[in-house]
Amino acid sequence: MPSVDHKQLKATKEKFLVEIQPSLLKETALQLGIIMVEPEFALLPYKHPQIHKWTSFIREFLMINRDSNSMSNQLFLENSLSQIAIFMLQYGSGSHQNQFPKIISKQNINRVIEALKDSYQDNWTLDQMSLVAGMSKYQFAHLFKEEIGLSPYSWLQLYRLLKSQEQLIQSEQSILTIALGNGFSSVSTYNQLFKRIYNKTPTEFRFMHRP
DNA sequence: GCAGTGCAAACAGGCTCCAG
DNA sequence: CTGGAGCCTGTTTGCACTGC
Repeated sequence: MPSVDHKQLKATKEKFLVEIQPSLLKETALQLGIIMVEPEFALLPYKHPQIHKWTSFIREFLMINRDSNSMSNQLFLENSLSQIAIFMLQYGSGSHQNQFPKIISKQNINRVIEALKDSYQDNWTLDQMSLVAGMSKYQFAHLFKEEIGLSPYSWLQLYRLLKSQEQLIQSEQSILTIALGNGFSSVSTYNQLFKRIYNKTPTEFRFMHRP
């Protein structure tokens, strides 16, 4: 059951909700040797094809077997949750990584993503991105959102944030230096985005994730 | 009928300034 | 360093249009 009551979290005929206990995620992360502290995921909606496929499979399995004995379904679900935890740690963007998870997408979208990764510190606009993709900015914005589940600008901001995390944890540079060095035009913008995505300030994040 | 394209309104979020 | 307020710009997205 969802821990918060929200319209978008309600299960319907078209969608269902999977809630993973943080302890399971932490345990999985430890077993994978990813990190020593509890992983924090970016608080924004995006989709990854592998996670999507797997959750669809679980849903299908449960639909087909809804009349069979509940123990087999329960066992299936318990095992599936561990696998989803692995997927989340591997493909979900958050405090445990500094790269946006790899997504196999259409060639022109991949081209833009690679260009953004190469120069994420630059001041990109939608027009420039669409130029790289070789299509109109409206067409590009629609396609990008459809493929990645995030709008182009949101993707870029999230990528900048992921890159900045490493410096927060491993260096003594000031928040201002890190913000400007990662393509944010002001420390205020950086702080606001950080708070929105992780629900904490960069300083708090730095403190919590220091080894 | 459908896919591709572009417009325009709504909205998110970036910027500046300032105070604590 | 952080966060709030107010303003403004650029992004997002629903929808209409066009051509096949």
